[in-house]
Amino acid sequence: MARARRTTKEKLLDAAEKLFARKGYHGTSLRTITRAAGVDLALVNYHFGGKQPLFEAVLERRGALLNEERLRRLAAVRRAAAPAPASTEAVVGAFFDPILDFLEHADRGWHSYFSLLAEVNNSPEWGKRMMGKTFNATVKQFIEALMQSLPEAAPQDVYWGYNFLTGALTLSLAETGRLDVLSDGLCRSADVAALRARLGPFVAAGLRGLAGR
Amino acid sequence: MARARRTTKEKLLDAAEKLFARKGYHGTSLRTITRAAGVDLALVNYHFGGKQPLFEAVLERRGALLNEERLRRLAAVRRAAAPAPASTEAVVGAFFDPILDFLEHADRGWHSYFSLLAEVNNSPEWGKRMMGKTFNATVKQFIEALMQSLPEAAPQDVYWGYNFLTGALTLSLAETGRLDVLSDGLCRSADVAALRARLGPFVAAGLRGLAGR
DNA sequence: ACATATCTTCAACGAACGTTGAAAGATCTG
DNA sequence: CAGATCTTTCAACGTTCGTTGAAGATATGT
Repeated sequence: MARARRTTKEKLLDAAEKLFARKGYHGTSLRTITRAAGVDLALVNYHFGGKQPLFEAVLERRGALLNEERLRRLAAVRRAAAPAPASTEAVVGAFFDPILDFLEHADRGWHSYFSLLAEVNNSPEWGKRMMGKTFNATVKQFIEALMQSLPEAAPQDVYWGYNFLTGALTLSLAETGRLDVLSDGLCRSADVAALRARLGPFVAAGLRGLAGR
Repeated sequence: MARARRTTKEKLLDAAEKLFARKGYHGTSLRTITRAAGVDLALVNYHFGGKQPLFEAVLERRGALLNEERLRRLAAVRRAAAPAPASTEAVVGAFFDPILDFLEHADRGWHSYFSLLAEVNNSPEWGKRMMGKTFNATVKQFIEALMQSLPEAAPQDVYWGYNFLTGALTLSLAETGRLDVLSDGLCRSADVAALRARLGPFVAAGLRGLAGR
């Protein structure tokens, strides 16, 4: 309870985030959201102007924080390696670590947010427009850093590599519980430490394999 | 026009497949589907018993074909390598190639199907139950083959590796068009040959990197 | 050709949807 | 404290939703 009291806007964003993550945009009604938030139905339209603007506000809220943190870390690893380009491992670390840190140390809302992001990223309806609006500028800088770290790789290989990288990431964030079932409980989707130990090595090795293909 | 005439069931499955892929389960109404299929609204309940059974039938139809083809190829690469275990590259090839071949040589319906699969796989609502029902038995055989191809890897590494692998695959199948935007048209999401040339090397290298971590 | 089973049409049901406007309340400003 | 502005409540709007049952058409088997 750090904050004095949540505003109506925040209550709506929190409830919407959780429910959109669970059932998607069309599977969640404004009445379900406002009931969970404990506010009146009409307040969605007053504060956000409609259902879709609320959805976009949910994506934008933590997206901005994530972009900030990612760029901060990218600058740090570049500074540490200068004048040489940052290594592939360091760049993918700067891309993944903010997410993993938020999941491990910050409020539960990030879990819902990333789960929602996973679904949005894989959806033809939202994937291009919504992900692009929030993340393209940042992502392009990471792709550029990846190219510099892999000078022998063709640009197409890096673009495709980024596609694989973000696919591997988002499925891991989706919290489908599938991994738990497949491994008969040996692995747990929610085990952030286990994910952290493996995602970076997998992706870095994959990118190098692609570059030296 | 190979078939004499599509039955009502097939018309419904085809239309539902395309529309579910575009807007998801909740974003698609039965009226939209039946209008696209050119059949009466009530026929969904007559032939399938409701909206959800129709959705499951869509996933099941091509899923069964995909499982068959995957297992056929897995058996082939195992036979070719016997008595040694099949290589990691050969196993991931047996997993990916049926999809890539269907996309390149078979009817357009596979595009919609895989796009839908990408969304389902990343959704908390469907990811565990629906994917598991159709694919778990087959997937477990591939994971076992991967373990045999990487005897130095811990089982947890292979489970997580499979998770990354299928994440990279499904995002590539989602047809969000995001890759096209990010690369300013240099790469095209729909370019199956470009995907085929890169997905296998990326994933095999990633798995090896994970095993030797 | 007739009886039977299968398939299709049509009209309608109650429920839930996103959105709206007017009135009531709360908070801020001078 | 009074007036203006921001916020919340309430009731209702027109639409669309999934599902249903009875009637009609078509196909099947003898």
